[in-house]
Amino acid sequence: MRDARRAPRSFFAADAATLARRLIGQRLVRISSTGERLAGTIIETEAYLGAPDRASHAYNGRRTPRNEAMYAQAGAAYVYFTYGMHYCMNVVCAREGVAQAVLLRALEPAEGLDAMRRNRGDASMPDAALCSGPARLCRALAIDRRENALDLVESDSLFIELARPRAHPVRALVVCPRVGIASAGDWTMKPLRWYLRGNPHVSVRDRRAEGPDPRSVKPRKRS
DNA sequence: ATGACGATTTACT
DNA sequence: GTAAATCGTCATA
Repeated sequence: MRDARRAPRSFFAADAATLARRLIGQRLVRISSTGERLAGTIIETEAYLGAPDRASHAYNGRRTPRNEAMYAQAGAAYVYFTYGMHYCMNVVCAREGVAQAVLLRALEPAEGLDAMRRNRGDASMPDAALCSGPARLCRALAIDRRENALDLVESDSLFIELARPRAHPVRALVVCPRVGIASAGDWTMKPLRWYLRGNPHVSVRDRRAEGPDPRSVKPRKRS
């Protein structure tokens, strides 16, 4: 076998909400042109549900050259260009022809941090700024339109490695509304974002979903 | 052919 | 907190 830890097709063949949760704690691995490993633990994801989802690029069945990769088989990458300067990466899921995908919003850097700093253009950038945002992580791992439609199950340069089970406690998972989709109507507030509570690499914290800060809760007398 | 708009980031007040 | 950067994409004409 090529690599026992690599996520197989079956890992990706799920609905977007399931895969978004399943990806938390797994490792995104990028092999650079010089063969170096750049990798980080996925700590923040968002699910996009395709045709019914007003915030999805495939809303209402929209199918164009840009979002074509969303309709590919599970395990494909969907990388899109936005705001005239940024790339964002999704992991395509569900089955071929069904446009569901999971946006990777933040990683905790684990391997090749110096190469990431180089890619980000700042040799002294703190770890916590390296991959905390969908466009930041793409820049850090040198992911752009060339990786669009790449098959993460077969690629030798970009793939997911599975961590051991129970790498993090279930209570560490925060579920909250997605960010940057203010005009998506009913879909704006749906709980389709997941991240690891307390992880300093999260791009945007949701205080409301996290609940009261334990440090600010006054001790209560036992009865 | 044209115009409005980003699944964001950064710098600045 | 607010605003600028910057251009591919898509809907409309």
